[in-house]
Amino acid sequence: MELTARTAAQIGEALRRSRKARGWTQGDISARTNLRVATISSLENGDAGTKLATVLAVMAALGLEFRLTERGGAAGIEDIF
Amino acid sequence: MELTARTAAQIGEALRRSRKARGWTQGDISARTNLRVATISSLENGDAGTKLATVLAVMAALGLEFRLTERGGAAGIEDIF
DNA sequence: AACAAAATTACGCTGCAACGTAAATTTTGA
DNA sequence: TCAAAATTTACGTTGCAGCGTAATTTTGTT
Repeated sequence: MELTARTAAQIGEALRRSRKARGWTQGDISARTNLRVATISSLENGDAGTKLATVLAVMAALGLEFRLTERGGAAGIEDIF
Repeated sequence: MELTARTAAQIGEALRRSRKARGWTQGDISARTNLRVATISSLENGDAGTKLATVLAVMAALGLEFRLTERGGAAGIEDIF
């Protein structure tokens, strides 16, 4: 399970894995958050334009929370956005 | 230093503390991210409408990264959004 | 292969983030 | 105390997320 995330793509992937680990579909998340399935899809696919409220709602549905920590290694240029 | 964040307000507060711990102003973050000072202000004040890209850019500037973890205690109703 | 479930994409619409610029307000340090 | 610095707020503009709805494509089973 991927825990660390510096990019929207990594966050999306982590959310997708967490969802599947629970055996849920995007429709299940949609029902629990009142967000459209298309929105969940977009988020899981790493859209950095996603609103923070959307990310937090999905995380709440999955029973997850954020932890802000110091970066370990150096970030690649591709990790800035 | 607050590490755990379930809400935009908690994320904003964590970013503000991290910034001040480095002795930086919002203007410093602005210069490093090309985001407007007003945008940084809005984020630090807990605007859940902030885009994920904005949060990630500020976190990169501060040398921070996210970690997605299972929620520990029960969330208050006010923590859902 | 074939069918069903799930995920992605599309289109028009509404709302709002972030922009440039700048003013108002709050905080800070001499 | 009080000006400088920092933060917040304002206003018109632009771009796009997320909505409703629905079609299309992909994935998973038999």
